[in-house]
Amino acid sequence: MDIRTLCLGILTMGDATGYEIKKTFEERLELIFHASYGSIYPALKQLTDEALVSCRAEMQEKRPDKKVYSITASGRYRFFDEMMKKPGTDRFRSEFLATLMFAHLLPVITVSELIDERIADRLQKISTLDGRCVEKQTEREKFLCNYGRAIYQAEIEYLKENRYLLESDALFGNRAAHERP
Amino acid sequence: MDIRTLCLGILTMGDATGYEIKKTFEERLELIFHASYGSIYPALKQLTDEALVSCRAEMQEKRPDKKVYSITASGRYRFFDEMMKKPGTDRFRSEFLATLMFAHLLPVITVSELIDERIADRLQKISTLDGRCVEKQTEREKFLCNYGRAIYQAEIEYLKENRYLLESDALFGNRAAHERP
DNA sequence: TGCAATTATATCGGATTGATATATTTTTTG
DNA sequence: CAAAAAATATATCAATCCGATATAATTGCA
Repeated sequence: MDIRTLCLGILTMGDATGYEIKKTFEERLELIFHASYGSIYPALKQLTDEALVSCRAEMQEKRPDKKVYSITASGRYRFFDEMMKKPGTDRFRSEFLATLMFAHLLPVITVSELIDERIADRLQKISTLDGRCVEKQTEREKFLCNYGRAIYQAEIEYLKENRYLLESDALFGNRAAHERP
Repeated sequence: MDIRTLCLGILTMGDATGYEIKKTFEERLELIFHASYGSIYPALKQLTDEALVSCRAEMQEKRPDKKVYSITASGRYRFFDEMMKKPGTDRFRSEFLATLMFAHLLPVITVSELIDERIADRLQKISTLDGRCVEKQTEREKFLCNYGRAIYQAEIEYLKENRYLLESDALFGNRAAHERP
């Protein structure tokens, strides 16, 4: 599944511009997929070439024209076919966890702050989700919202209970920073 | 943090070939970072050019030479500097969750099977982690191992308790598959 | 003996990111 | 009220990275 397919999916929910599709990725699909302009605009171009979406230029008085994309019938079939395929494995990359794997090379204060910030960030994310969860939504969106909360909550609890494992492993003081030649 | 940096990190744990670095990504860093040969070999070449790692060709009687990489002193300093930077945000992509977001377009049987397979997969992953957790390891590796188990467990529980939200939303029967022209 | 898996290096096309450029309008804030 | 900031909107580019593929010998096992 690539970004082209996800754009098709977003367009099954209604017509949208490239800009609006990006916002949907950020606001509603943040938990599951990321996409930048650099992939969305080329994706829409390709989809248009393949006639899986159509594009109408909406004149605006003062602003430049808006390009509004709609999914076509063949786009819907294509999307259905893609959805019926077995989904590929998750791709995950966490610089936070990667850093923790080398906690023994870092000053303990750095490791502690890192974990504190992570917990604060996850709490922040949960409260953002809380805000969105109450708004009128489909069952699917509620499912995803609560899924995010469950995972974030599990992470916070794990970090609180096990952070000592890393903190006792890290360098005391910040010797490492002073060992530089 | 890019793959070059992670390769440096892996080399702080001991000398290794490109092949062994790939194995480390798969076996020990699976939960936090993914890297393919297509990025590892070019990364090692670049690191060698920058003198952050050194490379010795180990002659082998019958096999082709093995290229064993070692981190250099300046490589260690560079790695430390990178670790002291604030880690970037997680990058996550789940085709599984993306598919669930369109559950209402899919036959209910497909959605149910998808969730069943996901649960089975997470259980499988937990049991793999269990095996590795007991082996002699650093505190950090135990931390990561148990982190993975905690998150996978939370996901399983959430799916079991909330799958009905999606299954009641999906198409009954598989009409959709027959609507094709 | 024969077949599959492992060890080992390497490259290529294509997908994707993050940054940047441009320009107008709306909202916030001092 | 004016200035600053954020939002609306499209688009491209270099750098990064993935997945597939090629090659080839060895080891394990059935």
